[in-house]
Amino acid sequence: MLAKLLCREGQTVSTEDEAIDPVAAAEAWRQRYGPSKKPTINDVARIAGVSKRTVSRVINKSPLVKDKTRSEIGKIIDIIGFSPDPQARGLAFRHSYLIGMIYDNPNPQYVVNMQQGILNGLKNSGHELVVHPCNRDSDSFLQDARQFVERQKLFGVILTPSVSEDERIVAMLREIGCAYIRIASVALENNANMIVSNDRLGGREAGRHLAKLGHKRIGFISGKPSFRSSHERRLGFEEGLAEHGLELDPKFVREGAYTFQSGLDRGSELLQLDPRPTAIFAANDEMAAGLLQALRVAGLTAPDALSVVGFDDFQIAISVWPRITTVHSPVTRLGELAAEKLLLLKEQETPDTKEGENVPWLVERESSGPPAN
Amino acid sequence: MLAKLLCREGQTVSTEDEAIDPVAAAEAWRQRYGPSKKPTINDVARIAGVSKRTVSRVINKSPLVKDKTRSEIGKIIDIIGFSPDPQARGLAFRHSYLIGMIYDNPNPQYVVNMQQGILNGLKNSGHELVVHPCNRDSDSFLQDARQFVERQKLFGVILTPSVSEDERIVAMLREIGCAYIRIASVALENNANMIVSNDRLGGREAGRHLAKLGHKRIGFISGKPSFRSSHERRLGFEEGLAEHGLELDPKFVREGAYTFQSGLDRGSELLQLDPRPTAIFAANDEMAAGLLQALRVAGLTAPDALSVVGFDDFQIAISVWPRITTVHSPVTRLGELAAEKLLLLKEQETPDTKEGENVPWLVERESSGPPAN
DNA sequence: TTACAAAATGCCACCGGTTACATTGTGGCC
DNA sequence: GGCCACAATGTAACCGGTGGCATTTTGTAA
Repeated sequence: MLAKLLCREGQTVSTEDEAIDPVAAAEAWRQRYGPSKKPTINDVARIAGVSKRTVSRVINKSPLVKDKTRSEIGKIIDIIGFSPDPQARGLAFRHSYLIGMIYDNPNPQYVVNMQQGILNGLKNSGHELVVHPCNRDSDSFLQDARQFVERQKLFGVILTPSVSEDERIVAMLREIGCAYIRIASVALENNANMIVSNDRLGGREAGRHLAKLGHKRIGFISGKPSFRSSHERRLGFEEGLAEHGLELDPKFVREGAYTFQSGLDRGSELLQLDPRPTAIFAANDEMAAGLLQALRVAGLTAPDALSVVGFDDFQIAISVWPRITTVHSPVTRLGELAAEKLLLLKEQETPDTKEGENVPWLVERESSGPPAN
Repeated sequence: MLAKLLCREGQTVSTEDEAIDPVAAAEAWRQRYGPSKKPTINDVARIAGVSKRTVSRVINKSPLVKDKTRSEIGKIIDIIGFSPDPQARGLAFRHSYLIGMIYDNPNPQYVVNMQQGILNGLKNSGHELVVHPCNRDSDSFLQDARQFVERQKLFGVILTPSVSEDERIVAMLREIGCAYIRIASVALENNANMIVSNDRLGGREAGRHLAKLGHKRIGFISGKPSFRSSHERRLGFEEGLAEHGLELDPKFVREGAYTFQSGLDRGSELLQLDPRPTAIFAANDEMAAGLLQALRVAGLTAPDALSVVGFDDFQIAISVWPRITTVHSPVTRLGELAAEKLLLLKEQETPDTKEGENVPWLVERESSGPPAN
C-alpha cells in the first residue's frame, strides 16, 4: 500500500518533466477564456511550455521538430482552435494571403463562374479572393493594377481574358515579382503561367458538327478581333470544316462584338444574302441568341431555316427557343485549375502541366439540324 | 563676394535648424533607391527628420501635428510615393482593410453588378473587396462565414439577399462585433445597418402599369416564398392594382423559383386556363423570359395575347423578343450605397439615412400593351 | 522674464507572426 | 568517458505600423 503510494508519487514527480498534460492544459485554457477568445501563437507556446519559435516551426511544417513535440503542439492547436493570423504572418513573410482576380470580361456569368472556380481551388488553403475589374483602355489601368497588387502585397493574381492577353500587365507583374496565372484561349507563354481553354478544339467540334449535318453554305459571326478567343474559335471552326472538305466563304463571315445586339445585327445581314447560309456558327452564345432573334424577326425559325451553333454554354443557351447547340467551355474548372496552379507555383513545386486537360465539348440542342432540301 | 559666400554659408548653417530641404531630400531618396523601392514609414520619418510616430499621426490625420510639419511630411509622402502597408496597419489596429461580400444570390448579373457597385463605393478608400459565396443550407454555413470574417479580421461585410435575410448570420456578426450592412428589399432592422431596395414600390409601378393599360384578368408568378423580395414585389403589385380597383385573382397566381424554367412551366399552366389572364407580372426577368417562351410554345405572342412585365431589368430583358417591360432595380447603386454606409459606420459618423433614396422604376418595352378586345 | 498650460513630438512596447543565430540536448564513435 | 556532429529548441531582432505616456516646444498671462 505504501509502496503503491510512493510509486504514484514517483510518477507524479516524474511527469513534471513534461510539465502537465498538454491536452488538459489546453482544455483548461479554453474553459478559462470562453469560446470566443482567439488564441495567438503565444498562447499555444505557453500552454505547450515551449517557445513560440517552436510553435512557428510546427505551423510551417519544419522537419526540425521532434515528433512528440509536434504532435503535442498539434493537439493544443486543435483544442484551443488556433489559426495563425494572416496579417501578422503576411507582415513577416512580406506578402499576404490574398489572390487577386483581374478581369475585364463583360459577361457576368463568365465572371461569376470563374470566381466560383477560383474559390473552389483555393478552398482550405487559407487564401481569399479579391476581385479587381478593370478597363484596359483606361489611362490608369496599369497603375491601378500595380497599386492593387503592391498595396495588398498579393500572394498572386489570376488574369482572365482579355486582360490575360495584355502583355503590358504581364510585364508589370513580372517586374514587381508577382506570381500570376493567365487564363487564355491559347498558350501565350511558358505554360507554367498559363491555363489554356483550348477554344480552338471547341471551334473544331462546332465545325465538324455542322459539316456532318450536311451543311455547305456555312457562316460565322466573330467577336471583336482584339479577343483572341474569337480568333481561336474561328480557326478551329475552319479546321473542323476542312476535315470534311469545306471552307468558310468570306461573304458569310461577319464581325460581331460578343453581344446580343451584334448577333442580331450581323445575323440579319447574313439572312438577307441570297442564297443565304444554311448554318451559322456564332463565336459565343450571346450572339447566337441574337441570331435567333434575327431569324424570328425575319419570320424564320431554327433549325429548319438555319442551324445555329454558339459557344460557351451559358444560361442564355437554354433560356431561348430553340435551345442553342453550343460548345461547352468549362469556365469553373479553368478557375479551379488556375487557383491550384498558382498555389503550387509559389511552393516551387513546378506544377505538372498536363496538356489538353481542358477541352471544350459540343452540347447538341435544338438549334441545329440538317439543312433544308 | 565674400559676404555673399558667408551669407550663403550662413543660410546653409541656419537651415540646419530644419535639417535640409525635405523636398530635396525626398527626391534624393527616390533617386538613390530607384522607382520600384517601396518606402516605409521609417523612410519618411528619416527624410523628414521626425519620429515615425509623427508620420503616423499625419497618416491618421491627427490634429496634434503642426501645420508646417504636416505639409512637409505630406510632400515627402507624395514624392517618394509612400502608402502605409495595410497589413502592418491592420495588425496594429486589429482589423484589416478588407470588405467581405457574402452572397447566395444565384443570378450572375446581380452578383457582378453588386460587386461593381461596392467597388465604386470603396474606390480610393484603401479597402478591397473579398467575395464569399455561400450556401445557407450547408451545415457549415455559419461556421464558414465566421471563419471568413475572423481569420481575415474583416473591416466589415455586406450581405445581399437572401443571406441578408438570415437572422442567424446577423446574430453571429453582432456577437463577434463585425460591422455589417444588409441589402434587402425591405428594412429588416435599425436602418443604420440596412440598404433597402424598396421592391414594393417597384411592384406597385408594375401593377399601375398593367392596370392603366386596361387589363382585368391579371396573373402573377412569384419567386420562392423564402425570398423576401418576391413577397414585397407581390405586395406592391397588389397595391398598384388596388389603386385602380383591381385585385389579384388567386387562380392566376403561381409560385415560381426565379428561374427561366420555372417561368416557362408556371407560365404554361397559366396559359392553359380558360379564360386565361391577359397580363402576367413575373417577379423577375428570368421568369418573364421563360413566360415569353411559354407563349411561343403555345403559339401565342406578346403583347397581343398576353402582356408580360418582369422585374430587375437585367440583360435578359433586352435579349429576348419582345423586349421585356420591366422594373429597373438599381443594383449597382445599392452596392455603392452599402459600401459608403459601411465606411461611415466605422467612422462613427452615423450615416444619414435618407429614406426612399433607391426607388426602382418602370421601363416600358414591347412585351406589354393593352389587352385584346 | 518667469510660470505654466497646451500643443507638438519622441520613446518604447506591442500587434502576431517570422528569420538569423545562439544554445542546449542527443547519439555515435573512438 | 569524452568528443563531436547534428538534431532540437530558445533568444533577440524585425516586419511596418500603432497606443500610452514622457518629454520638449510653444504660446500666453502674470
